[in-house]
Order: sequence, then structure tokens, then C-alpha cells
Amino acid sequence: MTSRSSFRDVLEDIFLQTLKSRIFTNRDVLSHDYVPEELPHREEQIAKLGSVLAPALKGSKPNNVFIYGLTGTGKTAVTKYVLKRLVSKATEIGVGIDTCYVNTRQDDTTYRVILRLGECIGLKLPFTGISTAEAYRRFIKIADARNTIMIVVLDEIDFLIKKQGDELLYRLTRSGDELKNSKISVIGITNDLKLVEDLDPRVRSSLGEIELVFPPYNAIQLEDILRQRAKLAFYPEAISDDVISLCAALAAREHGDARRALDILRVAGEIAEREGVAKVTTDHVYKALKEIEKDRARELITTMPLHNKLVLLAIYILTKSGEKTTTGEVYSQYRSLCQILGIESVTQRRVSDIISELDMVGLINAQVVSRGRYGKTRIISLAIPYETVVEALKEDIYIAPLLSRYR
DNA sequence: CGTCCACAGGAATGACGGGCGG
DNA sequence: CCGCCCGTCATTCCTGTGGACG
Repeated sequence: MTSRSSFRDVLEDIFLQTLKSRIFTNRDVLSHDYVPEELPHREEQIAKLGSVLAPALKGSKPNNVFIYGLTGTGKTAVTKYVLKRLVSKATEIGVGIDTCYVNTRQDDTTYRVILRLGECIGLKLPFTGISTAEAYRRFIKIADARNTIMIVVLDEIDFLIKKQGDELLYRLTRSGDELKNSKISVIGITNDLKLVEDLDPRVRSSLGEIELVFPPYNAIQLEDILRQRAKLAFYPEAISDDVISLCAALAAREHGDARRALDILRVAGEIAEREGVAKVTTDHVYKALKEIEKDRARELITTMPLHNKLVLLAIYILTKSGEKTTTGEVYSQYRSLCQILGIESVTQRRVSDIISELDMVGLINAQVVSRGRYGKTRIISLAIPYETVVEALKEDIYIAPLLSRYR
């Protein structure tokens, strides 16, 4: 009874804390999917993309576009913004334009992309069960029946291409042959500048009809962006210029990533709110930076399959006293962990892939080196704080008992 | 200067859970 | 309900390779 009432009090406190908080007026403005009305320092890209897509309003197929730029340079925001404006204009003048945004990091198979494309035009496809070719056929059929200009945005397209190749891209860019009434334009967005080299030359030439480059923001531009958003997100008294400058500077250090800058600012505000103070300080910003890293890592780790966790644990055990390790060492450590748990281990080939996966998401650093006579291997070290690994792995009921053995 | 280590990483193939059309 | 094909994860088998050692 006491626990229940105290629990309610805790909740009550949190609610009241948030309600009486004088930090945020509208926190959503700082979230990822918010598309602002103004995009400072992107006027040039907006104009260019707008002029490329505008022919859709007159019923002709816009050129395909390839957009390059590092993360957080406004590629997605600009694209979504221009499409939003285009669609509202089309509605105004009564022209049919379909748009479909697909992020191929989340939907990284040809099949799932087609699923998404279908969704946008009201076509229901099963999650699994039919062949990719059949799904594509159905999509084309419905798309054609709609008699519209369809603009397909494939964001982070490098993920799709790395996994599935450029088959879908090729078909979409050549879809004119299969469509009688509708037309499909493709906007490909990537942060991998080398990507184009891997493409089929035919895809390259048709997708690269128009190329748009998004340069990184510098610290001053980031400040402008943050200030504009902060005006909408915070009470004026809650935020100060030095906090904004610091967020901008920290994000500029990482190639001018606006998304990161906004994240830092938002989390700093959240921390201030939790602490029940009325003003965000630079101290909150530094705390936010740490928290973001930690949350990201925790999220990644807890959602990994068991064997990935075990490989990570093996790496943790081998590197916790500061030294680096190699694939071979990791594998034997991993094997003995499996033995303790009484489960079967996967092969070294698979562990090699798991190590690549861990490296790709940034949990570890793995670098291929040749040690001459002593072979070629990967030198592996943890890229995140040790206690973050421990905390995240502790949540796994199978792994938790192992952890205490290796303190 | 060739050898050969200790793997990297590609290709083919299989097991499995799941939805499909008939 | 069945046979079929899907995506995913994993295995097996394989060829490739940078550079210290002899």
C-alpha cells in the first residue's frame, strides 16, 4: 500500500514538474521529423529542387534527382518541404501528384520499399508471401491506374543499394516503359559520395540527370538554425545565446550536423526540465551530449540478437583493461562464453560479420591490419564507455549472470 | 624476394517462420 | 489444408591479401 501511494506520488511529481516547467513551449519543434517553415542557408537548394520538380504541376515528368550531403545537412528537410509545397500547389490547381517518402535504412530490402510505395497510393501488400516481382507488378498496375505524376523519394538510398543492388532503382527509372498513364520520378538521397561508382552506368545516367549537393553547415549557420527553432521551442527566458552557441559549436565539430545540434539542444532542455530549473545552462548541454551517446548505445545494444551481444561481451572482456584485441581472440572468448551458457556458438565467419555490424553502428572500432608474418586481422576496441556496455547488457536475462563473473 | 599467417569477405546453400493462392 | 516462395540468419567452402619473416 505504501509502495503504491508513493509510486503515485512520484508520477504526480513528474506530471506537475512538467506542467509547471518554464522551459519548453513546444518541444516537438526540435524533433527529427519536424519540417520547419524556414530552412536557413538552404535557399539555393530549395530553389533548385523546386525548379526541377515544378514541371509536375503541368503534368510532365520531372527529371530524376540525386541529392548528396552528409547527415544533418538538411537533405531530408528540404526535400520534404519542397514536396509539401508542391503537393499543396497541385491540390490548389487540381493536378494529381503522388509523393512517397521511403527511408531505406528502415526499409532496406527491395520488397519492403515496394511495400512502402504501395502504401502511399493505397495499395495493400502482404508483409511476406508474394515474390518481389509480383509485388512490383501490382504496384505498377495501381500506380498506372491513378494517372498521376508520382514522385518517389528514396532516402539513405545507400543502404538499399549495398544490400540489394540497384535493380529496383533501374526498374523505377525505366518505369516509363511499363506505364501508360502515370509517370514516376525518383529522388535519391545519400550521404555516401562514393555510392555512384557502384551503380550500373544506366542507372547512374538516368538518376543523375540532376545532382544536388548539400554542403555541411558551419558553426555560424548552425547557430542561425538553432536560434530560429529555439524561438519556437523555448520560453524566451529559458534559453540564452551562449547555450545555443555551444550546441552549434559542438555539432560543428562533427561536420556540421544540424540534426545533432538540435538533439543536443532538446536534450539539454529536457535535463533542465527534469532538474526543475527555469533556465538551460551550458552545463546541461555537456550533460546532454553524454546522455545522447549513452542512449544511442543502450538502444542499439538491447535490441541486438543474443549472439551479437555475446560477441560484444567478449570484446568488452578482452578490452576492459585498455588493450586492443583481434578477431581470433574475440572468437575464442565468445566460444567460451557460449560454453558457459550451454548454447551453440556460430561460426567464425558469422562472428566476422557480427564484428562488422558492431563496427558499422559505431559500438566498436575495427580496423583491418596486416601483421605480416602473423597474418591479417582486425584490431578491435570498444568505441563507447565500458559502463554503458555493462548497463545495457545487464538488461538481458541470459547475459546478466555472465557479467558478474567478469567484473 | 617469395612465403605464408590469420584472417577478410564473396558465393552458394540450407533451415526456418510466415503469408500466399489455390 | 498444401505446396510455394519470401526474407533472414547462419553455415560451408572458398579465394584474396599486406607485409614481417626467413
